[in-house]
Amino acid sequence: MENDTHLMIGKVASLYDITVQTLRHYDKIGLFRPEIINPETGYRYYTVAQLRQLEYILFLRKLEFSLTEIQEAMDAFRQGADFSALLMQRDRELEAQMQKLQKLRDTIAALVEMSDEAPAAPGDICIREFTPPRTLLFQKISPLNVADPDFSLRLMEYRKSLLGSIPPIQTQYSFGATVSLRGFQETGTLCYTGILLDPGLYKGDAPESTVLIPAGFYATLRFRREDTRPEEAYGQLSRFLLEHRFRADDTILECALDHSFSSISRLSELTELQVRISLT
Amino acid sequence: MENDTHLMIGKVASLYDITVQTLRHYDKIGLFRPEIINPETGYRYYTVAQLRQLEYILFLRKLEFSLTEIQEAMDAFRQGADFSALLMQRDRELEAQMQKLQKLRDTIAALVEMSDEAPAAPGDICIREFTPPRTLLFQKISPLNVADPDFSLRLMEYRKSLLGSIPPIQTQYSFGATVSLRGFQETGTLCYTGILLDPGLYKGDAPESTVLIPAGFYATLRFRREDTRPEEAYGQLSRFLLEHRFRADDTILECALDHSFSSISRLSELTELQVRISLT
DNA sequence: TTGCTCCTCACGTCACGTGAGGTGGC
DNA sequence: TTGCTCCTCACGTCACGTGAGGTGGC
Repeated sequence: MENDTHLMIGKVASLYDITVQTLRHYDKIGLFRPEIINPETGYRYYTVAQLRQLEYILFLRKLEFSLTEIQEAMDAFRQGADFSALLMQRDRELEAQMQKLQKLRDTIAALVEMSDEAPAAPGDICIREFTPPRTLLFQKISPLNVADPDFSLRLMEYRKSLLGSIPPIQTQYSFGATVSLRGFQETGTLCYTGILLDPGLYKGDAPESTVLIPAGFYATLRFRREDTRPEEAYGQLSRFLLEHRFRADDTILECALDHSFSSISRLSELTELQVRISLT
Repeated sequence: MENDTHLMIGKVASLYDITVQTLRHYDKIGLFRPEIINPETGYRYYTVAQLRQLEYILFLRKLEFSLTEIQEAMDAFRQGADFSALLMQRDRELEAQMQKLQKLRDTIAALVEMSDEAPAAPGDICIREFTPPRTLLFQKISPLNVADPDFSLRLMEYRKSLLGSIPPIQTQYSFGATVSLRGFQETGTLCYTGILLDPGLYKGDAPESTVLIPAGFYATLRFRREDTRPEEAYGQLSRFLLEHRFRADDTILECALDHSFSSISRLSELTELQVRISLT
């Protein structure tokens, strides 16, 4: 039965590097049917002439159209729809897809860079210059005491509302908070007054609620939460500033630095406190 | 039961913009289980502390890891595996994916450009200059008479073997053939002596079996297969060359120009014959 | 007869989504 | 009581892939 004009299913499959299952599937859903089916054996016979249709189908598949979309497109084309218009539409979608991938790559690059920097030893206070000014996402919150019973949950909710303003592709971020230095010195209790996304990781365009962290010299202190209670670290930084009579801003930035996976099972982030001081 | 440390499933879902079904699914497959399940009601209670795990899972999902891969990665990380190494590996894969998308876009651009050019009127012979030389995929074949009963099938098979040497992403191509001018003039029959991919569309790096088509002046003739038999077009071109006493190459290139969708139902390609002539 | 291709069910895959039908706390 | 959330099956989705069991031509 197979001859010049009538090709069996295996022949067609090998001509286009697809499987016979694919062709049977296309037949089943009515997307691409053989010209002839032997009613006794059920054998499918395709003609060379109809293969051109198959080529279009396979090409649209490479462009990741669904079979339903392809079906609709083929019908539309037979009605005279413009092939180029469809291609140009898909081109724009492919471009958007590439931008999404690029954003993911940017995020990865920032994370990898961060984990390269992270292992610096905790415990000592350093004076470091930050320049230029940093832009970061920031939101003021009603003071939140770390000793509050619903502290963690409220922090999660604030974070969620802060993240709501940035594109969902920016999943991995480094979360931080701000604390009032005077407030801590006067009460001895640790109260968050704002939340932020670490400038080291946040690469997006500025949406609302960004704030500019001024350039300048900062006293910084790193500690690990499994070794040191935050209150101790804040106390150490506070005493350092008093002893050396530094004039300091009131705002202490608390940034998470550690994104190694160790922090999954234990809450063991490497955290850095930063407060701007005046050296004059 | 829900309090600071124990969050119900809906709360967790809303914090991360996912559905409760997703969390139930992760529980079911053992990827991420609530800390506590009330044995009477079956209610799931999650702790804030364990949400960090979920964040990693959701981040890896954005990077399009499968749930099985994520499960394996989480296990590996608990054994001390390097998070950055995984990210860098994925980064390379994302880069490759972007290149694939770019190739698709290149193909689309070439197709769209082609369809913009295509509508030129068939029927008249033009003298046009082609410069610079064109590189195209070419394969010599044993002479194939268009009148042969298995002509179409053999052409498909030759094409398949020619396409085997280029990357599969290049699905849409413009297929062509070569014919010997003297052969046609002497026998009056149309015999293909080689097959080729149209230089207008083939943008890939040169694999084996490419050939350089010289720059220069070409006599060209367009015709539509539904209006004109190929033999007539070849005859017209042949007579033109004889009448005007052009010295011509022996090789006539036959290129498909039409990639509009009309050619799906009917075999109605716009075809162009090209033969290099000497104007001196 | 052997080996190859062809056929038709029917079920599996992947990461959930979608009802159906029922329960628990404010 | 109403409205909301929670629960467990069970089945659907998408584009095929994978046997199971059987047939047809060289």
